[in-house]
Amino acid sequence: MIMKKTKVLSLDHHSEASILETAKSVFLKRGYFGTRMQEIADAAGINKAMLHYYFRSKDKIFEAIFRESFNCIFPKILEILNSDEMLKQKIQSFFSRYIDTLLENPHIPGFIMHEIAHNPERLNSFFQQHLADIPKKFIKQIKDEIDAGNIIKIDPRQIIVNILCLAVFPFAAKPLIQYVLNLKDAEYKNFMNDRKKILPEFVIRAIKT
Amino acid sequence: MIMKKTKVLSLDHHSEASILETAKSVFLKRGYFGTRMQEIADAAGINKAMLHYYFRSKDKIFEAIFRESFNCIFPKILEILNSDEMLKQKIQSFFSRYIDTLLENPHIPGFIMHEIAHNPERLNSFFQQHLADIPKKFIKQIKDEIDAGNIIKIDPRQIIVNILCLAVFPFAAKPLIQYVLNLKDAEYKNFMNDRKKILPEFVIRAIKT
DNA sequence: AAATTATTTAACCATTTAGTTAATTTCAAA
DNA sequence: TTTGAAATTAACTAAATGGTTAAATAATTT
Repeated sequence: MIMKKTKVLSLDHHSEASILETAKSVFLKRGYFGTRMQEIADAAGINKAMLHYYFRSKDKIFEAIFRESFNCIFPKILEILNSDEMLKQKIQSFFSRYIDTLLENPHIPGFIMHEIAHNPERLNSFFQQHLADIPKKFIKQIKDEIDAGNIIKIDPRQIIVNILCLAVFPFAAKPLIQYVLNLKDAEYKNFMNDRKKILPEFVIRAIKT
Repeated sequence: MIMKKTKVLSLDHHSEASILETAKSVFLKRGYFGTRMQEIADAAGINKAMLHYYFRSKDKIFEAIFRESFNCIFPKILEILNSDEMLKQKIQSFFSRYIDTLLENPHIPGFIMHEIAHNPERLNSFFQQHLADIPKKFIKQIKDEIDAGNIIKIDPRQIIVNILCLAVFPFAAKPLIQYVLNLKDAEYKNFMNDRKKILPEFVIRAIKT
């Protein structure tokens, strides 16, 4: 039974996209197993059957949302690390742009990390060859700077991991950091914004000769 | 109906502790909602009813395991950061001891972060007053070093967060890091062990004047 | 050994959950 | 205005899940 979707705006203007947006907020907050189809339906203000009518199954919705979240995060890393900027400028760009992205999608890091920990095989279907070697160019760049004597001798992979740590972790651990440092939402946001300036300086000081 | 537990070793020598240990491995891998009581029972080689006989409910088991995991991680941070060592020595101790702890319990960071993101109120019942001000002493120490001109002017909280980022994140993101850097388990472990030496140098270079 | 208490099991229960169905309503085109 | 497809709903199903029970077995005490 094939259904043509001639995209007629429904009575309550619930587009496929807006339902998916709602589903995303639920999945990101609760994780796959913590999410109930009924909760998505309620949040979207539609009947549960409509969810299946549009998206077939929970897995299908999840898959779409995971893909979207993943693609919101990783291509950007690739793009920045593969740019032709100088190392110092690149590090600055990375933190600035990446923290901005995460401030707008604070749940994504925790979501992706948890779901990948739970189902690592998923990585295979998401990373294509062109993504699998993300760090190659950046690694070469670091190596060149080491050879030129501009930065200290250090495994380039360790630098990459450190940069990712510093950018991503505070989002994944947001509730903990807010609690321990006693930060309200606005203060937390300020704290993260400060990091856009602090982190490049921190990393560059740590590695320059 | 009160039951005295006169601790008789059961036929198949399934002690309460060993069952809890099994439950822990399942909860840590799957998270609260991903865990099935039947799976714990199977893994422990006991009847599902026995789980309830010993521990009453899924929540009770989870609570015990979360508490244990939490206490495996946080008091150690407190202990090291509240020691009387000099700043440099303290940073070295922290990374070395903490990474060792996490190498033995690699699932805990992701587990705790996910469960806290899902239920932040839990923090209130776990952090007591004496834990809530963990960073106070360390913050003072950093301030003093800044005033003495030994380290650069920087919000001490940012340093604390950076140190935590660098130590904890690679465990929470283990599958991702292994995939992107193409590391087998043994190589990943070596990579983490290297960090015990690299990270203190990295942080100290970043902040010293 | 008899009686009592603790442990273990299989079968069961109530609820929740993802997913289905069949009937109804809405909408647009003819 | 009729018609046919798309959108929507309520009621349903089958499976899974946390939890219970009552009976059986093992261990301990008397």
